[in-house]
Amino acid sequence: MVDDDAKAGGRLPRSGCPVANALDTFGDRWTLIVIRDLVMGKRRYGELQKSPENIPSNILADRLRQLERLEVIRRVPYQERPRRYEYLLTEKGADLLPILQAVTRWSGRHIPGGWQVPERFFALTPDDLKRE
Amino acid sequence: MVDDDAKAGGRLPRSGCPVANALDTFGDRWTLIVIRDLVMGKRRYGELQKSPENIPSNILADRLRQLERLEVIRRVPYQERPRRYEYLLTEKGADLLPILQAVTRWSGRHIPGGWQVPERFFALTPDDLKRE
DNA sequence: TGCAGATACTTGCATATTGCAAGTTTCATA
DNA sequence: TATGAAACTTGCAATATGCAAGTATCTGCA
Repeated sequence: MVDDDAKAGGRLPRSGCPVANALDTFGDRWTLIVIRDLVMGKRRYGELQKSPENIPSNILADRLRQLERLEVIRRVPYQERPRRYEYLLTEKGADLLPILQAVTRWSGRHIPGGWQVPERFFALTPDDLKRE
Repeated sequence: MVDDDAKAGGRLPRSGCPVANALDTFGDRWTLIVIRDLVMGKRRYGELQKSPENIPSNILADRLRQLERLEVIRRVPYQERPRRYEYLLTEKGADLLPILQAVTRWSGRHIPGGWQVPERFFALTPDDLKRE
């Protein structure tokens, strides 16, 4: 099993450095991929699982747990019988948008062969994600 | 031994997504810590090892290798007899600054207890790091 | 009644990565 | 010849990742 108290959170802070603290939240191979998908409007487990990167199911479940614990996302029911949940960004989560934008810009400039990202992505603000 | 072709690079791209591509470069617990220190002016192995986060020596060596391979840093000799090297950011590396700034801002806003970062850090530009 | 299909996860296990502590190499200097 | 500095390397235990398959809870339809 993936340790409940692991990688993307949970460890005692390594230092007071803001960069180090942030890495304890999303410093791994998958967390920002999940955030990216939530930013792009996905909400359900099944949708998140369908990314082109093919995140393993157990890792996805683990990361959603961490992110909920760290209050980056909220897990809210969208139906009863059977009870099912969807995942929404909190304000803390929506505020990760500028990081995704900076990462995307860097990648666009320095890593060839990446997808072309529409200019309106860079025009988005965290507030745009906080509706509903 | 830490696999030469691992985590911070080397894997076949998971997708064409710029975010995913970037994570294949620095999506782990340590790489951005090393970049942070280089941005802050450190250059030598010994200096990089002295961070408050206490990066394990083998991980540091591995990350420096990856970053050099990915052309984020350059390894240049600073003395002969015995030959010793220091590490400098390339343009690709210096351009990571906006990401560090965004990360630092997010952390400052959402993770309590982090160090106070001087305002002039946010005023830095990649060009400031490209001297020499 | 009962069986297929959705959806959201969980489990087991092999492989890969991390982290710790100690060791190696190459000189310079005393 | 001995000590020290700097930059790594090595061995190995502890963790995390990735894959494939399994479970749980219903709905809808025969």
